[in-house]
Amino acid sequence: MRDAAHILIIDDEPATRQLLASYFESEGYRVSQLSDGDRVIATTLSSDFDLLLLDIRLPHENGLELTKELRKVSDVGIILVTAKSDEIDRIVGLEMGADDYVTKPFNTRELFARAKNLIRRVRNARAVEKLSVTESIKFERWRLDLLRHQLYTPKGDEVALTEGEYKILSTLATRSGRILSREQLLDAINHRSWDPTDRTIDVMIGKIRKKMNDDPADPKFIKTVRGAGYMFALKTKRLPC
Amino acid sequence: MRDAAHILIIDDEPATRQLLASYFESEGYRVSQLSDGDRVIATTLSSDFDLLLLDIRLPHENGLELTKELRKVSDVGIILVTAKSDEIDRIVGLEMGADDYVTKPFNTRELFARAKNLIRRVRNARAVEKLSVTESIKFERWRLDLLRHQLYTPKGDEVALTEGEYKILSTLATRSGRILSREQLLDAINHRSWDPTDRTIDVMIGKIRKKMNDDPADPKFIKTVRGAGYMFALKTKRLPC
DNA sequence: CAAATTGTAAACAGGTTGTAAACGGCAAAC
DNA sequence: GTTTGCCGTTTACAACCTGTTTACAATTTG
Repeated sequence: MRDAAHILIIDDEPATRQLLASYFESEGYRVSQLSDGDRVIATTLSSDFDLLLLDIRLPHENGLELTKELRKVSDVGIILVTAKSDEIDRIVGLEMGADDYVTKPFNTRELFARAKNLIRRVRNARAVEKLSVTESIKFERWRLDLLRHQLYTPKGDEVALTEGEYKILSTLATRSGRILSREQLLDAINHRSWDPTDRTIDVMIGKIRKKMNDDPADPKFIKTVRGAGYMFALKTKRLPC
Repeated sequence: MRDAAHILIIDDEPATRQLLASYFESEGYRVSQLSDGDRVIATTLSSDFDLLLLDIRLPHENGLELTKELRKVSDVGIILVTAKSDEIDRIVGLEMGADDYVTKPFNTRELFARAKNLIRRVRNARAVEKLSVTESIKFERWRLDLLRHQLYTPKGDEVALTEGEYKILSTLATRSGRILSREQLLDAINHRSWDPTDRTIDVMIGKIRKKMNDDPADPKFIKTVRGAGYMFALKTKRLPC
């Protein structure tokens, strides 16, 4: 592994936390700790953690809720730390998007093996994602500001996009000329899995087109590729920071 | 993407195999089965499975060895199917690169949740990988853009292909010089099984030829191999990104 | 020549997309 | 605590497209 993987442990019991931390530190991982869920999302986003070990029972916050929120904004690996008795919660946790769980007492060999595999998948996914440090993207005379999450018309007027609309547009525009499936788009913005009845992406594409005055029957910006997905059709120019 | 995730179940007990298969089929997954490990690696590499459910105890082969070998050559998701008593093997399995294990009897909700999360990660990783291999294929002065799913004439004009036509053409062109049966072509584009009365492929080949101005009596591009299938006849050149 | 295979026009049916409207969870405002 | 507004999601349906089937002519094989 290039540099050591970075793990965040969230648990209110100092004993458990310390135990986990020393396990992983002795294996050469970088470990950070938090005692409750308040700042988890902010912390996760600001540093690049590979893996979260999250106690399902936190004093103030609910570990399950936290999992759901995290999965919306991050592809970090999530392993829930649970008691033997929490079976239902464990399953709900998986359904919320956690990748795995461990029950106390830990079998360290198993925990390491699971952590290692998960970190491999997370890192692999990120290696590709992390290609560009771009400030904004221009196409024709439009500009999409990636820092402000803001779209400007050729005249310079702001176009009010919701966060979801922005994410779809930026995902498409940064990969212009490539077809992205509904599944990829949903995963890119939401880290949610897709099933064939899910029309969310179609509806949101429609809203973006309307805001950009793009004719769905002959779109300039976002082309529909029947049976495959959507594609940003214009040439784009990246303006680096 | 568009189509259901594809799962391969490897287990020597028909009962277990069938049980798992019917679980996943009822959730809308595509399921294939193998009764022992002999051809697992070849099968995995030839079709694009998202997930393997692999019995750790196979008659001839060893599930753990298989896991190790598979992980060397494929990023497919691997879930081991184990007995309650196999604790050591389970852990070794994880260390060999399996992503997870389930013990009989299965908790179906948990199994589905785990499978779904794992499939999401596998598919996402692949979607990006796939795009970075080849950008387009050239033959004579024609060009088939694999990112845009778009064919260009020697003059540079776009040829409007439907998604199905594109898939047939790209399948043939990426395997130029090889005969592909109607069955293979149908499976490649549609994941549908073929019976001898099915004329879909013939009709679509006809449409492609017409769009490319290829004379069916003496085709330059797609040759008919009577009694066998079709073959892309020209030399192709792959252009990487 | 008979039987099997392929080419293809035309009709068909089911799938895919666009979109308005209703819904529901969540957070800010009151 | 309740209300309000926002926004992503689901639902429903119309319009459209495309893969599939059908039918028959042309061609090849034995």
